[in-house]
Amino acid sequence: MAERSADDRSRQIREWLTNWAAAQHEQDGQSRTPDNQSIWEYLSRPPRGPRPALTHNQIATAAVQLADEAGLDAVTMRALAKRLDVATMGLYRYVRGKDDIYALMLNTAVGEISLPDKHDDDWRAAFRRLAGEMRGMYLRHTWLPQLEAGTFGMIAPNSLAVIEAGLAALDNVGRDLDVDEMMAAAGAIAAYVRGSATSAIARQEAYRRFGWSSDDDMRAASGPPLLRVLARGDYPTLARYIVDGSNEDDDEWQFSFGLECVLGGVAARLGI
Amino acid sequence: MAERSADDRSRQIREWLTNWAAAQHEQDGQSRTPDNQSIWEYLSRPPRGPRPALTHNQIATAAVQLADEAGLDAVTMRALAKRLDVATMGLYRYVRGKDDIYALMLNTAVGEISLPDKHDDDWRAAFRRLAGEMRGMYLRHTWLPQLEAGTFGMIAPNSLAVIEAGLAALDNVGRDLDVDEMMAAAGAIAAYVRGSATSAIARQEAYRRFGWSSDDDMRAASGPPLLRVLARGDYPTLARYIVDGSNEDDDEWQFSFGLECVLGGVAARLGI
DNA sequence: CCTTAGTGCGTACGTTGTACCCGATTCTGA
DNA sequence: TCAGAATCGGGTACAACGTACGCACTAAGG
Repeated sequence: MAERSADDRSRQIREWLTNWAAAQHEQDGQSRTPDNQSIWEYLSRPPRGPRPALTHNQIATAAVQLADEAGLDAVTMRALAKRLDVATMGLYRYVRGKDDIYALMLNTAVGEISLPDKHDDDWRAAFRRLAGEMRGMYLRHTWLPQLEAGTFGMIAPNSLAVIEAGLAALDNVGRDLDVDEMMAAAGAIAAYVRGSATSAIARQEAYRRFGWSSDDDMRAASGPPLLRVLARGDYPTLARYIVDGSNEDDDEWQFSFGLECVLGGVAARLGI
Repeated sequence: MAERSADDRSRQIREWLTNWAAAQHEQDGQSRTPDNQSIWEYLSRPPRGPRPALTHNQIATAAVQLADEAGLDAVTMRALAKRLDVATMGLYRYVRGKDDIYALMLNTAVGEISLPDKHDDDWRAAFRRLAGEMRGMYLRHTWLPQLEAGTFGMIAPNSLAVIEAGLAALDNVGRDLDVDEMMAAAGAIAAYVRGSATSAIARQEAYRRFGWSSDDDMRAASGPPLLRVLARGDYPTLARYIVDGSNEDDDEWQFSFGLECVLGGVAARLGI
């Protein structure tokens, strides 16, 4: 893969930087290319024609509210337009399609993550706070995993600040770390948080869908079919957990347990 | 949450077991209730009327193939029926709706995970193998995260064997562990694997969508807009990674790095 | 034999995303 | 000041989706 040396890449990036600066200057006051790759280039428009009735922020907020209330499937162009009091097709003045709506929603959700102004003294404390913020975001917006998976992990502008916060926490440990190891470690923590939150959401949504309010309700409803399988004796350890487990419905405890495992493993691996 | 004692729960589970056994006996040869909760109760049918033209296995395999070739959105009832050479509505003789198709697909994918017959001597080796199998499943079927998120983590029968394999590996460490900690540890590892695989898929799909074949292509395409942000100096650590990083496109390395972190952290936390 | 549960198939409906056209509005260049 | 261009909000129309429903037929049980 990486056939070019780090020097080559560094040189090319400097080249891009100057190219970009030149392009930026030349594009000043000109019309934009009609086929921008992302919606973020559209956010500011030339002040020609009537004043737009909406802002992208209003659209994003309304879409997030819709999804929070009734799930991601409830976010249709028609429902969104109705909530914003515009015609359905009027939305297409602001976005090029539904994917742009998804992008706006993701950016808004990620933007809710509050990042500390200054670095923590302890990198673990920084990650605990960051992980808690991310987990809170997922639990507030249970449609997020579905959206991220459906859009194949698009990166919103606000995501950059979160990534930077993770890397910066690892950059603050006193000794110099390899950048690749830093990114891999931060990525591993993020992967755990996302996977764990997704599991918690899945359980929570399953409970809501079936009208269960506690773990015992779940057992009462899915018990017999599940036990039919367990009774065959093929899954002895799982059966023991279901019978003897006592923290099965404590998502918070499971999350913290796993997070401490990951943090401890990172510490040992990086020698920090 | 857990207001009932472990004894209460254990007693209730024994009660369910006997109830289920009684119900099973009585249901023998009778018609099933029309509103079964899951499709798995439908898999075997009474041999009345003409022989069905399809099996659930054929439906599941065809749906998986469709998704592998053209993405989850390509799995429509019409396309699936055409591939199976039946009328569109004919599928509804086998499933109650599209959710059942998704359930069959998930079960088929999870069924591809090969579990070792005997326990490994080293629990870490067992998890490495299991994690590799799961990762392979995700990379073969890049639509899986989308499906799991969309169905809010439904559990397929084949999933039970995978969960059991994880728990069994931790049950084989010589000393007796708390079942809750075992489940939390296995869940943390699984969460990491899923999150990591989802990230890898996202990157891979983004590359495919934009026609990039290497990391340098990505840089060339998204470089300028990205650098416009990085040039503002708000994300110094991220900028350093992009300039100096050399393992950015090595998903396999990142995955192994994170997995070893998690395994090491679990080992330290559980004292094994 | 007839009854009946199960079969494959086709039509039709409501909902979705969105392409396209319209007249009205407002800033800009002459 | 005043055309012209660019952009606005609104509405109609269409293809594709999931699926409710009804039809004629087949094969096993009494």
